[in-house]
Amino acid sequence: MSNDAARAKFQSYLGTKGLRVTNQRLAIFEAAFAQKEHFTAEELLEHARAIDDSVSRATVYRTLPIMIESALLREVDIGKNLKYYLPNQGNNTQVAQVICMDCDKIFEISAPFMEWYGATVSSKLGLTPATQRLQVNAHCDALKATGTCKHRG
Amino acid sequence: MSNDAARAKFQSYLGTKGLRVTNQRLAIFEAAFAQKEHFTAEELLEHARAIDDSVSRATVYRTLPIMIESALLREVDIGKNLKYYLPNQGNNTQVAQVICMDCDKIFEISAPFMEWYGATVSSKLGLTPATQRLQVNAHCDALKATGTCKHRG
DNA sequence: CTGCCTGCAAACTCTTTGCACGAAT
DNA sequence: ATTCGTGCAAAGAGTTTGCAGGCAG
Repeated sequence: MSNDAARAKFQSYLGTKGLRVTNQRLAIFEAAFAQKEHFTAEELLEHARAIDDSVSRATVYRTLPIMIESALLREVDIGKNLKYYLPNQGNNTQVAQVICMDCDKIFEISAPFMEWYGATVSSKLGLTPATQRLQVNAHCDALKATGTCKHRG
Repeated sequence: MSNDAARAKFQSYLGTKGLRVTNQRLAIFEAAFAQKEHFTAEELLEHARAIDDSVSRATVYRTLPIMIESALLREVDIGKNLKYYLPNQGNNTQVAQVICMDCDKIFEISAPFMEWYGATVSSKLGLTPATQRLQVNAHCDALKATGTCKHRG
């Protein structure tokens, strides 16, 4: 999905929900979709303020759930008391994260079998799966060998 | 592992690390191993205080990492800004969680394939897996049908 | 105009930490 | 006696919220 298409979807979503298209919300959208890596709420605030310096932290936190509900953004919780976000480029919701614990880089890996697994296990418990998360925390081989984590940067 | 064996392991671990066996640490241990379900730090404090009312919140938070390092306790992060803990009855570290979003009950499911998956994916990235998490968030079928979530309690 | 949206700052939740006292070895 | 452990309360991090004023529709 191009950024233009994503922006159109965002505005359309706001309209559908009776929410207003404000400069702050647009700035937050633009800042989010300019990112190529995972980002935090604080980083998003910083980038959004570069576009519109009237954006406040509160509005970032109030806008993030809207963008997640509309499937424009994906929330990635890697168990660090700090949430990461990522523009949802494709429609691949079945994604696992491999996290380099040495440089904190997060790799997104397609893991389609997760859906099957979740459905199988849940049905035995009388449950219907909603969302799934698979996360692998790993150490960098290169760091141990050469002292440099090649994933960094 | 019986509670007696676990207690022995705890005391042994403390000794090995040059840590002291205090009444507070023992009370926290007993409180943890009396639980049959997942519990939070706050719940652990409450139960530990029922055994030894001198136990403080700080000591609970300082003792939890010790019990986790010694593999007596397992930390379960289900992405709620609140960590859950569980006595580690067996040695099965490859466990997935299925969470009923209606009643917040957590089911622990063995998922041995996770280890294979983590190793396969990580090696392609030049990484060595350390820990893995698989989590399925699900809704209760019975709740939708009858208005009662049968997993509760 | 109307009412949703905003920034600000304070509140909130969970967890960690500095300090002086207290207890285990 | 030492040294580690402890409770208390304050600090800390990330996020949420009440309020009075502002702007989209």
